[in-house]
Amino acid sequence: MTNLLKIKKISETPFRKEVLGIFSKYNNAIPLSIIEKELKEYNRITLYRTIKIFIEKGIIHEITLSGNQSNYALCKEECSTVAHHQHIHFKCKGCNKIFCVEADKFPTIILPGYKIEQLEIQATGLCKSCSA
Amino acid sequence: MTNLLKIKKISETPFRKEVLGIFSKYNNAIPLSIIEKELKEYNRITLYRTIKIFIEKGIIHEITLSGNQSNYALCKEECSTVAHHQHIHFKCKGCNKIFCVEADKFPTIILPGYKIEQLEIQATGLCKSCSA
DNA sequence: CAATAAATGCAACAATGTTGCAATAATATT
DNA sequence: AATATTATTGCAACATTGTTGCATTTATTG
Repeated sequence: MTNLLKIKKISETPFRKEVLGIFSKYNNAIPLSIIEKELKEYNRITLYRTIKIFIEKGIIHEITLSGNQSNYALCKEECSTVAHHQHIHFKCKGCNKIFCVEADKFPTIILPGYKIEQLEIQATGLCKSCSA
Repeated sequence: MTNLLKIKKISETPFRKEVLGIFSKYNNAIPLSIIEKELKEYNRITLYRTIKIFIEKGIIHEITLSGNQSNYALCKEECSTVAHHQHIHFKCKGCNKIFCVEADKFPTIILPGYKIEQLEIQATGLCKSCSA
């Protein structure tokens, strides 16, 4: 976390550090609107560009669920190297938060005739806190 | 198909019939831009409202994949009744089309602590024509 | 600490989506 | 079949979201 920017070889600016700090404060994926609320003052354009470069560098990933604005979450280390996003995007109907959850066994799907290279699974239901 | 609008209890207007005709012409999901190209002349606002009501009535469903504009596809009959979208959204890297594909066995996923109510699976790879 | 390279912020614009309201068209009623 | 009722359409105007060029400022390199 500390030197993620350095590791990814992009300049360490105060703004980027602040945005990164917001991401690491949450354990769920967050939309732009939350980042904007957390930032005391900010420039819209710089934020767009920051999000864009974070995605390009594999620092965060975008999660788009039907009917929701895009959400963003920090990538796990494996993200950049091997299989990207071998986790499930879970949207809780209780708290409306979106989580990245590791599945003990990620399913394999066979579609006759189709050659599947990558799977992305999105689930809705109740998260740990909300189902307790 | 013929009287889908009547079945769903919304007015049968020429515009809606035309849009519905476009959907049934394609066997893959299509974005707004394609619908716009197919319509000789149209009103932007009416199109938005048409898409909206089609979704509400379960005539079409929206497919949002990361990095893509929204795509829309006709719902199967089961859609409106039992489980919604028990199929896979497949994006072909060859032709860039998005297909709704029925899987012979739809996977079950278990996330300890989480209560999963619905699954949405998105795959990327090569479709039948492009892998042949 | 200077030279270089990159990021920021402004202005201006482009694309996308929404709302109220009057005109028009579709459906229901007699 | 003609009218009453209800729903849809299209316009104007606006709101939101995202993009680009360019000068200024800031971070990194040596």
